Amino acid sequence: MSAPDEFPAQYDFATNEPAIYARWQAAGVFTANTARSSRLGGDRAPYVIVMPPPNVTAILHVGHGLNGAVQDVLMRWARMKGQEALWVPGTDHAGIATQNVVEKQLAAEGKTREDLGREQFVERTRAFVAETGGVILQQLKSIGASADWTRTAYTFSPELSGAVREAFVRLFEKGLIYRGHRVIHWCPRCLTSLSDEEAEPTETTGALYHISYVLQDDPSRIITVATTRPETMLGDVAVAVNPEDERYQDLIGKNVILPILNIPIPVIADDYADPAFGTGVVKITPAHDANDFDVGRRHGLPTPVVIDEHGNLGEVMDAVGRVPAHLIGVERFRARKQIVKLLEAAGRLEKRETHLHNVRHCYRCDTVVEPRLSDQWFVRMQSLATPALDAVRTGHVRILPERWVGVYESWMTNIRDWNISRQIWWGHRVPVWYCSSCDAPNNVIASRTDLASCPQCGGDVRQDTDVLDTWFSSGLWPLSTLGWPDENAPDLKAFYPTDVLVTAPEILFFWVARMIMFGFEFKGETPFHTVYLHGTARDTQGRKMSKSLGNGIDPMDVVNRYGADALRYTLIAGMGLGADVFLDPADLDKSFATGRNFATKLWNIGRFLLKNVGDGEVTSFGPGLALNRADEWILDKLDTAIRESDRALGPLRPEGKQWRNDELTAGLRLNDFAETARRFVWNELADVYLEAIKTRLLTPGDDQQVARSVLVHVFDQALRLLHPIVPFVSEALWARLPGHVEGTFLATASWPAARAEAAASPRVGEFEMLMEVAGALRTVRSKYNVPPSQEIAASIVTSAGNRGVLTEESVLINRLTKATIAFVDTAPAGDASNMVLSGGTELIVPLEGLIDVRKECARLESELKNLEKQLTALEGRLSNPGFVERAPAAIIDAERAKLGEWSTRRDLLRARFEALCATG
RNA sequence: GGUCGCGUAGCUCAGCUGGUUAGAGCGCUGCUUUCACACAGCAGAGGUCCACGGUUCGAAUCCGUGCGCGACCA
Repeated sequence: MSAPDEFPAQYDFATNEPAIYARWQAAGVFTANTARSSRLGGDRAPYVIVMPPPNVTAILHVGHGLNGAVQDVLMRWARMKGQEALWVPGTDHAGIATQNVVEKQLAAEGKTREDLGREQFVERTRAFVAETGGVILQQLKSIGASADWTRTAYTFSPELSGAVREAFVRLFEKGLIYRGHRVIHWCPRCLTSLSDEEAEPTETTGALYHISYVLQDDPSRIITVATTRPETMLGDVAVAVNPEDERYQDLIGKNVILPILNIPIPVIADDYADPAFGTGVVKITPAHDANDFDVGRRHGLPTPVVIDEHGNLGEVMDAVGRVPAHLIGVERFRARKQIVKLLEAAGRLEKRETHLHNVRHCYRCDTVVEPRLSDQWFVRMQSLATPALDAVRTGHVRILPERWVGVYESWMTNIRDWNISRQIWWGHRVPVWYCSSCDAPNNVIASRTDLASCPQCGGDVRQDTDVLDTWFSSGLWPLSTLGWPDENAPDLKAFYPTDVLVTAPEILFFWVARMIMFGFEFKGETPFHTVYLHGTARDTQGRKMSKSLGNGIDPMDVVNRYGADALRYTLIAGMGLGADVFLDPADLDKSFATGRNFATKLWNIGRFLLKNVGDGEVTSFGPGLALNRADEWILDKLDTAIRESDRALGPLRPEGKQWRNDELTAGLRLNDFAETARRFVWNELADVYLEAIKTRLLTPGDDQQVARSVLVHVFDQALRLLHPIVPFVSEALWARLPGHVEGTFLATASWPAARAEAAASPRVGEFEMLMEVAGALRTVRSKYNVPPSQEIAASIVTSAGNRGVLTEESVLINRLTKATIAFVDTAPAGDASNMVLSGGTELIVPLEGLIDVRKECARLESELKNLEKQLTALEGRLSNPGFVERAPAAIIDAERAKLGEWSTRRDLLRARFEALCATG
């Protein structure tokens, strides 16, 4: 017997979790071995997940916790399934985000990045990251993440930076990267361009200003133009109408007068103008609107720039005479007000109405983004998108939940070129050098190595000052973390392509789509066969948890209070495929009760069980044990739980390279898995089986040995099933199982297998019958408040077979219900509680003095009524010729069987009701 | 505006290819501090499956419309 302090009543997760984690690490349980991968001649199929790299300066929030928990469940499951499991962890240098953090620090010191200069600023950021970065990886360990930390990667490491250069140069050489003069999203605070995805639309109530323009030839003719950004009118070069629009046919080719500046601009015809929107006339500002830019280019219009990089008005480029002197240098939103005043004064502001529209904000600092004409690097997406789109359409990659497939397809088919240059300092610098001597286009050289002079003429070169979008490097993540571009890298050979990519739907385009595109472009193969998009953590009002709203939950708080297992179980069990998880940040006790209760319960089950099994030798489980009904029953339930778990988790990978249609949505139902495992260990193993075998466990003899053997076996299997969800407490208990071999881990134990499917032993059904009898007896006790100490005597009318079973199990029945049973041929008269069970078994409990006849009659009557209602419906169905002719035979048989069963029960109930309640 | 999703017990949600007396957790009610666990056990209450219409022998499940939410893309 274990000493009491070795098996405390309360599970001490606070000391257990870190200790267990340390043991796993010391044993190298999470370290993958290339030689064992079947792709390199080993005997294990690889199962690989690359972790979405959190920002290097990030600290763990629930979203990360959820993401990590999902991946860890899959990793641990695959590892136990005998796969060579590799979970690659790492962080992202997060260009704009990290630069902003350091800039804030500088601001606190009264400095700007310009004060330091580029080199020093980058150095300082590097030091900052080295010192404080990667905290989140440590936090992931405390939630149990079984990642291979020996392979921890970083997007800005020398190795991964090399991959970035290689990718850039290859795309450049193929002509897929080009320098473009375009209107892009510009953040006037970060002073950088942003991709379409980084400029996030936010619904905002603004104003729609209706401005009247007069015709140059005929001042009496007025047309109205609506805009939400009147300050951009200084850069207007035309107004456009739809060529089909009958209202304005006569104006096309004529000029209107641009108010304030009082210069003539042409009326042009372009499909872009939507006749149904507003007045059907749209102003064209090519330098400050992406659509207008396209219109301008189609019509050969100039592109005056009237807003500078800081968002202030000015005659920035090709705009001489376009900004009134008193507006030069004025900030854009103040300028907007002043322009509106000028319009009012000139009588040109027709009206102003409130308007709900989307305003794009910088995803890093939330400043309103300004569309701005500038030179940027772009990736031509069309040819990259084609194989990535096909891969999803043909089932080489599946996206779960399925509804995201459509979103993915529409994005990929309407894909626009990707602006990859950022005017910041923290990131991979664009590997392009400009030669001061060579002629264009030869003066632009992309290079894998730094250039000191021009390789063509030996002349002076200077490197492009832009850095690459962070997502360019993270798009290479599955490749670069495994050693690409070295095609002979063992990790690349052993582990690429990977298996599942687990992330949030928000970054489907930012990241997932680009990884798929790069996977095909650089390796000719998809980086993973499954994209699993999980939900978002929200508060009770449905708001996304975020730092800025202050409604987040710190997973470390949860770990400290209830343990990592409680956190994981709650998240996994509470999250349907792709569904959001709702938690109350103000009530952690309630939010995490599910997981906390479960972890405690599991511990207690283990404690009771192991204490009772004791230290003596346990007969090893196998054929030949003289199993009794309870044993057969729990083994049957175990098989069911294993099968259901396997079905919920699904196949590890497609059989070939493509998912079959019927497997396209199979598996990854982690909540179903959690529920199945919970039901088995709690409701079936603990509530029923343990209660049923307590006496056997305490009574020395052969049967005790059988019970111990089955119990240990079943609990061992249960711990294996549960391990992916609650790794710590399961590992702690597993180590205490009799016969545990020091140095072996549940984390690498084999996944349970159900016994071959066979006709269930009749003893399983017999056990269920006797549990039904016990349940009925308990119901009677509870209904009539029979004191726990008082024995009751019941009469039963039942088949000979059931009599035999109940006689054999009378000790168990008595232990569970404090009842003794007498068999009778017909129900005795007198005040009694009456129940009819499956198969027409009648249970009569005479309770002279205790039973309230009126109450019993009311109960019988309501049961009878309910049953009659069901029977009417059932009879209706069976007498419907349509049903009998067209429904499948199996369904009809089942309905007929039900009819027989229910009719018997109704007849018996009615008889009892009349005997007891008939008032004469 | 386009595309998509959601509306099932007081709350949060399962219910996959139509056939269940519609489920779980939390909460609630009663009994029990019985020697694993009160973060528990036993027994319960609680649902016109948003509304209307349709397909079908049969609909929470499929289709349409409406109402109410939400997401993504414009």
